[in-house]
Amino acid sequence: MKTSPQKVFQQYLEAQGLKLTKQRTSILEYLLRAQNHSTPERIYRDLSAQDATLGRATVFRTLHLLERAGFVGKILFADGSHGYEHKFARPHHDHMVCVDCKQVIEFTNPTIEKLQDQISREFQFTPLWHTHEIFGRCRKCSQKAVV
Amino acid sequence: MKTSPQKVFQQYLEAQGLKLTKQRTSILEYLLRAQNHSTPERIYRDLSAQDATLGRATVFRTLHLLERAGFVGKILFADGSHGYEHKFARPHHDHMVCVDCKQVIEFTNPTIEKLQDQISREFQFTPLWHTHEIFGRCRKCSQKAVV
DNA sequence: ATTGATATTGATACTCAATCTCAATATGAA
DNA sequence: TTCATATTGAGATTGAGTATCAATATCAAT
Repeated sequence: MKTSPQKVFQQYLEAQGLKLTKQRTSILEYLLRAQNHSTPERIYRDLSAQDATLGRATVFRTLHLLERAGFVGKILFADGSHGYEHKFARPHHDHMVCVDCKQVIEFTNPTIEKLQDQISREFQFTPLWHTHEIFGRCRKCSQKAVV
Repeated sequence: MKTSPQKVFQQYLEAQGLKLTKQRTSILEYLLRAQNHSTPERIYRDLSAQDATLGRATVFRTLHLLERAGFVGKILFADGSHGYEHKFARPHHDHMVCVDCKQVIEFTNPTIEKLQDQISREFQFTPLWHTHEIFGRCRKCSQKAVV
């Protein structure tokens, strides 16, 4: 039983009564092969270089669709803007973002996750998702920043 | 020795060679008395009702100034927009945001804070600030949401 | 109190991401 | 192949936030 992201996406669309289009596929595949975090504008620029008829609105619509479905997540940048990353076969993780070189380091901490659940329970709050980002300087930029 | 927020702000401005203006004062005081989290637009609307000459740009400029100075912090909302809260005489805290009623619940957890520092140290990352927000449904909205 | 260097302000124009509209098109079940 | 309808793209529009710059306010020095 082979469950590629494409397959999973297709099944999701079907279950929702939505249609699989080449635009949706191409945006999904862009995200799957992207190494760094992709902004909507960047995705639009890169993909419309291939297919000049691709519309900006479709990129935003598809990103929202993928986000609602839980297939992609947002990442915040230090300047307040944001990008997306796919979540196929990737365990949950949070981010450390370097304010100088913009590098994003991923981290996971099961204890923090547990504590979050515990806190939520205390408040009878039903957690749906969270963002946890530490902004600062990565090792290299910390060294450079010494005045 | 009395150190009101106003005094602290004044001293900060002086130290930076900046000037204390009535606009800056009035925006600071708005934030101090605000119960809920204030958006730039809301601040602008409310304050310009009093002083019709107040400019939108000044609100943004002052918020940035206050943020740089560490006197106010951002809070993210579930829709991606954000507001501000002052940090005078308030210990650090993080947020749980209800996606339905938009209520913001504050929480603090020293263990999480410690773990964050520990993780940063592991990566030789110098943390400057962080955002940690849990989105979900508050007690009341969880009950309502049962289908 | 007056002066004067300069930080600040507000009106306005502008930018740019994101959304809306809607006619044309693509999808997929029958 | 047909057809109901989900989707798309072009372009207009919105709206938050920024840049510009002449007019003004601040405050330290007189």
